[in-house]
Amino acid sequence: MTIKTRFAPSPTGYLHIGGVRTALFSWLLARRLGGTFVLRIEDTDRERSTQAAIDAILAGMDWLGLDYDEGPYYQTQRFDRYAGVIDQLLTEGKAYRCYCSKEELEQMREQAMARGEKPRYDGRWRDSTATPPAGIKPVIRFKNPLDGQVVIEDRIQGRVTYNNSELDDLIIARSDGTPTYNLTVVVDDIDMGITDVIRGDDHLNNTPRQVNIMQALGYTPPRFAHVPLILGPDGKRLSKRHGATNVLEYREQGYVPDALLNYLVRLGWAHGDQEIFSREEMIHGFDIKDVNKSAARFDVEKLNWLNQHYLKTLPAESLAPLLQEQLQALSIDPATGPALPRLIEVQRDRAETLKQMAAISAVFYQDFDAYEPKAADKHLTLEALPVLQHLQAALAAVDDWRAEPLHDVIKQTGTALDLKLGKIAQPLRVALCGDAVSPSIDATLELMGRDRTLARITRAINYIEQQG
RNA sequence: GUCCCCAUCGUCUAGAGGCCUAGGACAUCGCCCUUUCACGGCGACAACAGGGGUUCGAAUCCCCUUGGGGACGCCA
Repeated sequence: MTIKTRFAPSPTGYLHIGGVRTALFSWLLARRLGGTFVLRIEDTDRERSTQAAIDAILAGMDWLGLDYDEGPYYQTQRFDRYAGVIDQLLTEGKAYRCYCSKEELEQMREQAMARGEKPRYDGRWRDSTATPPAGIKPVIRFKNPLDGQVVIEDRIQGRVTYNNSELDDLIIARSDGTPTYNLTVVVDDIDMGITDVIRGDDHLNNTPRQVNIMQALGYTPPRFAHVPLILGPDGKRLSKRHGATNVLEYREQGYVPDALLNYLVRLGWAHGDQEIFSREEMIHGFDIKDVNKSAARFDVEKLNWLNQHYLKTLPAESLAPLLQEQLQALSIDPATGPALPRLIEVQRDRAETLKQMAAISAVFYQDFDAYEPKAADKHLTLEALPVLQHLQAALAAVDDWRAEPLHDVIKQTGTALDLKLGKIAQPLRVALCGDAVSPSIDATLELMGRDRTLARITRAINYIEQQG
């Protein structure tokens, strides 16, 4: 039997890091075994589902390259099917109508808590022959087995046992007739032939209920694998503050998909000492049963390290369009400065994200406002004046504006003025960039271009003369 | 509160009874390289939550405690 996995997000919020990881694991498993990966949008909660969230999920999957073989399916388009199943359950006496009001249920929960019990529905309408109260639209509940137990052989969590006595009769249809999650997943996983359900740990408690429904419907449950949740750096549940934000936010922050995926695959999973995984390596090395049982914390530092690794190793040409977006976000027109691939070659060692890379590259495209005070005080001094004047003339004479010949000019200037390289490079650097930090001086010159270089040296000379 | 799950350096993890004086990576801190900042190289710091068992032998198996997470919805 070929494997079939699915990712089934609910569009009530954005696709976040945790969702991406379960999607990744499902995708990996399907890809490794030559199976099928399905995307299903669980939008039965019409109140909270939004088109914006659906779009963000689709865009996120696309950005990360998590391609699906089937779908996206939408549960709202399958309401007839669910209604049929609910009818069937009703006629077979496996479900029943419950006329409790929300207040009544609330009271029930409070009382159970007060008794030190788990808040549960007490089944008062389960076998009731009482006349239904008029004017109340009932919900439909599933008749959960009263005794016995459900044993789940989870591929990650191992064997987990639940007593049916712990479970209550869950609602499978709301009073407006729409189906609820625990019913729709079951029907869909059956209809779509899902062999392996991979999802967040938070669903483990739903699993025995779903298994019972499946069995009531006459089907054998799929295999389950419940992936531990990702926690924030503080060990608390991932919140917006940490990383429960739209994954597309990572794109805006200058992360590349390879880095994010690589980071996520190593959260809760390892393959010996290997840290770097290409997609192919992930696909071949990954196995769901090797995933750890414990929750992992989200650590941006390691993500940053991986991101820089990919910035350093991915072809500059493929990074160029991404850097272009980042420059444009800074209102910079990439046409007004150095070619992107070359810029990337010199900057890739100095930035952890493309956003940072764009920020430190702005000087090559537009003028800086003012000199960084400390740098100017230290390097733009009377002592530096002759150096800049000499460079001004020497650089103006350079025909071949590339790092190598430019490097020679710097060296020759040092020899001519009998100064150490630092005395040449630092004033020049501040003159060009407004700051004492930049790539190596020859690369800086190259990227700056002749016109901009000469103009900025003039600006620095004027500055020194005014100060003096 | 009840049920379920989890527990190795600060963080991600290797470890499936002797290979462990517990390995790797990120972070941190040194040193080297160096025209700045980085990158890189070398090195250091740093963990089996606690207590009982089982065993010749336990990070590895069992129990308890503690700590953490999850679930308990006409959300998914």
